Amino acid sequence: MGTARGRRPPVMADVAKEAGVSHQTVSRVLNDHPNVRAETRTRVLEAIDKLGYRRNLVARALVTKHSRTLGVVSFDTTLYGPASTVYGIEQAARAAGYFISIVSLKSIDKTGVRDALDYLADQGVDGIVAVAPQRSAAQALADLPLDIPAVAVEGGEAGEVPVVCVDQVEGGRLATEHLLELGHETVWHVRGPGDWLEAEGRVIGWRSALERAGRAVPEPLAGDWSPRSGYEAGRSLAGMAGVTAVFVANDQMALGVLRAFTEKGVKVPGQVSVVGFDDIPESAYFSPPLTTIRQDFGAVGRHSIGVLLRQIEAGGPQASERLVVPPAFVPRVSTAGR
Amino acid sequence: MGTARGRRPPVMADVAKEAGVSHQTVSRVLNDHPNVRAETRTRVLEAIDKLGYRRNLVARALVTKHSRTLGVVSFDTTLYGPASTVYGIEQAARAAGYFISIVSLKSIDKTGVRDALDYLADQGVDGIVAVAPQRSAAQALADLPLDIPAVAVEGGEAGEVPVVCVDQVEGGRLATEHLLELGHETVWHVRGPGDWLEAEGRVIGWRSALERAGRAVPEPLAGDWSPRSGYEAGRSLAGMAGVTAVFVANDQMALGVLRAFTEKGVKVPGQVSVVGFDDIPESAYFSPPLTTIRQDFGAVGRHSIGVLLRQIEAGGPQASERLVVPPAFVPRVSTAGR
DNA sequence: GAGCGGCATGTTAACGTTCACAGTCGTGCC
DNA sequence: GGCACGACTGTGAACGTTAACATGCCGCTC
Repeated sequence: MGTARGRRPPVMADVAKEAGVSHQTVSRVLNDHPNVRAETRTRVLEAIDKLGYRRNLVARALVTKHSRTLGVVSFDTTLYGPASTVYGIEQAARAAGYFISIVSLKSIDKTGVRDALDYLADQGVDGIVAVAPQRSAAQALADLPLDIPAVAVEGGEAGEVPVVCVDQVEGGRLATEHLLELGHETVWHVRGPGDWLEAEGRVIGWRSALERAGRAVPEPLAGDWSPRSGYEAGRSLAGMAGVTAVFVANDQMALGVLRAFTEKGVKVPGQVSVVGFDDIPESAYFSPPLTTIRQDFGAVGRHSIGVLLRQIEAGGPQASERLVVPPAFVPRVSTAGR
Repeated sequence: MGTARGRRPPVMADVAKEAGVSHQTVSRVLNDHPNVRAETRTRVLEAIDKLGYRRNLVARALVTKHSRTLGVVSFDTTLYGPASTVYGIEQAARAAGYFISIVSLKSIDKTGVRDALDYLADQGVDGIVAVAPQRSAAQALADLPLDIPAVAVEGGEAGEVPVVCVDQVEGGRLATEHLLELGHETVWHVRGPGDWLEAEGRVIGWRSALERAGRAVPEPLAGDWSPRSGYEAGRSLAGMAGVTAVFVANDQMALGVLRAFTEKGVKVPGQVSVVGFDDIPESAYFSPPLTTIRQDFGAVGRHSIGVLLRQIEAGGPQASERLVVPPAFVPRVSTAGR
C-alpha cells in the first residue's frame, strides 16, 4: 500500500505511526521487553514487516555503548593455523550473535599491535581476541593498558589477559615419546622461529621427553614454518650420521624435510622416522603420509569467545584464566620402529 | 599527557572546553576543515592530546551514514584460496582506511547468503565484498536487490554487481598448452566440484586448448578440491592406459594424485606429467615439485576494494564492470616431454 | 471506597557527532 | 566612510535509538 514515501529507509517512528503506538513501544517489542500486550506486539510486528523496517544498529550502539562487535587481531591469516583459528573464532562469535572485525598484521612490532588495538577500540568493539602466537606480540598485549575485555589466543604466560591455547608442550612430548617408544635412540628436532611461543612450547615438550628418558638432546635445527626452511633442515639432517627420528615443528616444514630426504635417497620411515605438527589437510597425502599432532582450532575459537563473552557480561576484566586445549596424536606411516 | 583513567572517556565538548573553543571547532580540526586559524588548531590538538581524546566513530557514523566499514562474505576461509583472497581484501581495505567485518558461511544456499548480507547491512557497512566462487552463491548474489554497493570476487557472469576474478579459462589453457607443447597426445583433467565457477572455467580452458589442437577430449574426473578426492582420481588414472599428462584443478588434489601415482609405482614426470593450480606454498616441495598455475590473490583483493570504493564514492552502483586478473605459469619438475 | 502495586503505554531526555546557518571580525575598494 | 566579502567561529538542530521517568488503568486488599 502507500508505504514508502521518499526513498529514506523507515525508522522506528514510522513503524510507530503505522502501528498506532509510540516509538518506545516499538523499541520494547524489538527488545523483547515483557510488558507489552500480545495484541500490541503483533500489530507492531505487522507494521515492521509491512514497512520492511530494520533497526539501525549504529544508533543503538551509540546509546547502549555496545556494538555487539568483537575485534580480532591476527598475523598472516594465510597460514593454516591462524586461518583456522580465526575461522573458529568467527563461527563461535556469530553463533553468539556477535560481529567480527578483523585486522591482520604484517609486522609484529609493538607499534603494530598498539595501532591495531587502537583501531579496533576506535570502532567501538565490545571485546578483542588477539591471536598472539609470537612472544613479542604477547608481550605487547600484556603491556598495553586495556580498558576493553580481551583474550589472547596462543598467548604466553597469563598476564593481565586470559589465555586460550593448545598445549604445545604436551604435543611436543606426545610426538617425541611416540618416536622413543618405537625404539629410536634419540629424536632430532626442527623447530619453529625463535619468537613464536608455539615453537618454544614444542621444543620444551620434546626436550623434557628426551630428558625424562635419559637420552641425548641434540641441538635443534632452526626453521621458520616454511616448507623451504624444512627442506634446508632436511638436507642438513640427511648428511648427519645417527639420525633415525625427527620431530618437525609443523607439517609444512615436515613436507620440506620429506622432500630433502627423498632427494638424498633417505627412506622414510625405513631409515628415518618423521613426525609433524598441525595435521593440515594435505599431510595425509604426503609421501609418505605424515604422522602428526592435531590441534583443535575449532575448540580454541569457541573457548576464546566463551571466555571473552563471560568477561563482557561481567562488565570488565575478570580474574585472568588460562584455558588449555589438548592436542591429539595422529599416527600415519611416516614413523616406524628401529 | 595524563589521561584521566577510571573516568568517563572525554568527548568533544570536553576538548572544546579545555581549548576554550566550541565543539564545532574541534570537529573542524578533526576533519581537516580549511577555515581554522593555525593557532586555534594547535590549541585544539594540544587539548586532544592532553585529555587523550578519541573520536567516537559510532556517533560519527550515525550522523554521516558512513561507517567506514566494509563487509566481506566468504566461504570456508580455511582453504588457501579464500583465505588468501580475504587477506588481500583486508590489507587493501585497511590501506584505504576501512574496517573489515567478516562473515564466513558454511552452507552455500540462498538463505545463507541472504542472511549474511542482511547481517552486514544491519551493521551499517558501506559496501560488501562477496567472495562467491560457487555458481549458487553468485546466483544468490545476483538475485538479491542490493541497496548497498557490492563487488563479487570470483563471481560469475557480470550481472548487477561488478566482478573481479582471476582468468580461470586462461589458466586452464596455459596448463593444457604447456603439456601439449611437451608432446603429449592429450591431457586428462581432474576437475573441481561442479558448482564452482573456478572449476568450470578451468575445464573450459582445458577443453578449448585440446580442441584447438584437434586432440581427443577425455571425460574429466570429478574432485572436490580435497587431497582425498585427488587421491581417488589418481588411483583411477593410474589404472587407465594411455594416460601421460594430467591437469589437476588445484594443488591439493594434485598432491593426492601424486600420492596415488607413487603408491601405484607410476613415475612423475617419467611416465605421467602433472600440472596443478593455485601455487600453494607447499607445492614447490611436493614429490616431485609441482608445475602449477599461480593466482595473484593480492591483486584480486586490491582490485575488488578499488572497484568497491569507486562505487561508494560515486554514491551508488556504477555501470557493472568485470576485472580480470591474469594467472601465471609456474614451471617445476612434475612435467616432462614424452 | 481509598490506597496500593503492577502492567501497559507514552513523554522527554540523553548518547556524541556533523550539518546548516548565523554571527563577528578585519580588510580592501570605491 | 560605507559596504561587500572572506576568514573564522559559534549556536542550534538533527541522526535513530534506548533509558528514565511519568501516566493511566485495573484489580486487589483492608
